[in-house]
Amino acid sequence: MADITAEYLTCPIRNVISRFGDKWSMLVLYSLHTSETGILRFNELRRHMTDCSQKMLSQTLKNLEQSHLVHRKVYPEVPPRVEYSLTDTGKSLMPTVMALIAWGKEHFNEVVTDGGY
Amino acid sequence: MADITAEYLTCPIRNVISRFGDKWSMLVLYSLHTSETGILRFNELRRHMTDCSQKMLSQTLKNLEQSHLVHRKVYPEVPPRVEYSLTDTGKSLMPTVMALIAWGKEHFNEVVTDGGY
DNA sequence: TAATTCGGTAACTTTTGGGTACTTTTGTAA
DNA sequence: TTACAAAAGTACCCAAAAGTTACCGAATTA
Repeated sequence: MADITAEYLTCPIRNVISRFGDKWSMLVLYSLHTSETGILRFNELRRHMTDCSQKMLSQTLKNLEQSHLVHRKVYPEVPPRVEYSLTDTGKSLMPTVMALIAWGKEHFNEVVTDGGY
Repeated sequence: MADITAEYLTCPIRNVISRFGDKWSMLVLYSLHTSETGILRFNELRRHMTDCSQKMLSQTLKNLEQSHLVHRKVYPEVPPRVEYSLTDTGKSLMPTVMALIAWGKEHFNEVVTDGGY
């Protein structure tokens, strides 16, 4: 996730990939996008993605925050409360992400058939 | 890339991600899509993606072939000749991929600023 | 008196990614 | 005749990333 090659600094594809092309980022974006209020707390996200460990979720959120796609709001309470939501940049990405998901649904069979697993 | 969880078998996001959410797949798809004939040989692809090693390119192409996004045509010659092109499924994905790239170009600055690297 | 909640982190193991060198067969150049 | 180049990869090894498990600290809940 840390590429310093000249290619990476100027290529939009490489840039996009390095920001949310990992295993969990899109699921976070999707969860926030489709939630009622657009806001989810850490453990709410966990319940949306039960196969993602705490560590990976926290790492993913940190990346998304650094990429300015997700906003992190901390309430200094006990027990702690942290609310995650999409930034405007994050929101601007969602139509494309939803298109990608729609493609995935439509072409699920063509792509799954005998390939992996 | 080999996920057997129930989530992965039914979730289109996870499915999409596992097919071409890696570092090089989208660059291959893009290269094929934007090439004049829609056909590229192995070493032509290499020259399009100079920061991708032979091994990773060959691995990426194998994945894309198994996912039925890329077609591989071998000519039994010496030296060997192998031509890669998009399948119909692969072609159907390109509008979305190009939209993603367009987003990347437009929001490059917002996303790069101080985040990664 | 536990147990649970919440949002993580530290330490550790496993899996994946990535680089370098090498292969094979033929044609070409020295 | 020897040597090299081309093509499309593979084998081997190490580094990096992903993933697992245990744990934290204060406050409510049972």
